Amino acid sequence: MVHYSTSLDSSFAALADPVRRDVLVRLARRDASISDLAGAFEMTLTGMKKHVQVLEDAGLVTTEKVGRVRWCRLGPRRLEKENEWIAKYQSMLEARYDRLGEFLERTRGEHP
Amino acid sequence: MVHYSTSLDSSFAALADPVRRDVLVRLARRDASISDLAGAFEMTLTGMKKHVQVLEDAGLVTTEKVGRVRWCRLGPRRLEKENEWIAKYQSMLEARYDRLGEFLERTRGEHP
DNA sequence: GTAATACTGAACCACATGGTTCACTATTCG
DNA sequence: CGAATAGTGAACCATGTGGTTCAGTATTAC
Repeated sequence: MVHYSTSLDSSFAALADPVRRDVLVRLARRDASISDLAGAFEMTLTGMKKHVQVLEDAGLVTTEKVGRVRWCRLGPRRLEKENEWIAKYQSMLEARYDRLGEFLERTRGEHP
Repeated sequence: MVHYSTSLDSSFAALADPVRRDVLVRLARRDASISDLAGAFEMTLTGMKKHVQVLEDAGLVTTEKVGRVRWCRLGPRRLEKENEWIAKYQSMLEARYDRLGEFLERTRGEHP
């Protein structure tokens, strides 16, 4: 697959999993260790580590190992780009409807 | 994998591919056939059909076969739910920062 | 020092994804 | 009618995903 873009790909992919969305919400409340998260989602440490890795690769989470514990907190990316993409898309939709409305306005009564 | 949610999973997954995001943008301008899209992205009909199928399953596109041509147009889902999820998440982040600021405010000068 | 804890990495599994080709059907054009 | 066009479905392929287990290492607690 040709990769035209980088960031939106990985962040939208990260958001496509319910576990990862919930991990984000949980981390928005408070930082957590891999064990904390694995326990909360009844998953193995290894399994949760992979999810955290995906989130980290997308810039949504950062981690830091302190002693034997890896602490996870929210990363630098706060979904601004994703928000922008969706907003731009929705404004394109509106623009299209506006043009349609304008067209209907212009042609009103032309074909009685 | 346990499926807690349905719609956000499929729509975010649909958005995770640059070809599909561009297909949405293109369809926002004008409706198109599978051939149109396949040509625009230099891809086989079969390949593009699969992308369109993913978008259709996510409710982002609808298609209708007219004669031998399958027309694709934007579907009923306009990313409102996805927008809402991101907005909610971002407001949680703000709330957390507010609590942090409040805490700093409250404890100002307590430990000189 | 021994034991428990926290994580890590490799290996494995079933299934999904993003593509392709090829053979086929249905529709339209001349 | 015959040829070109538009799409479809199955099969295939390499790679990714969402998990697991198991065997480690490093850290901390007793």
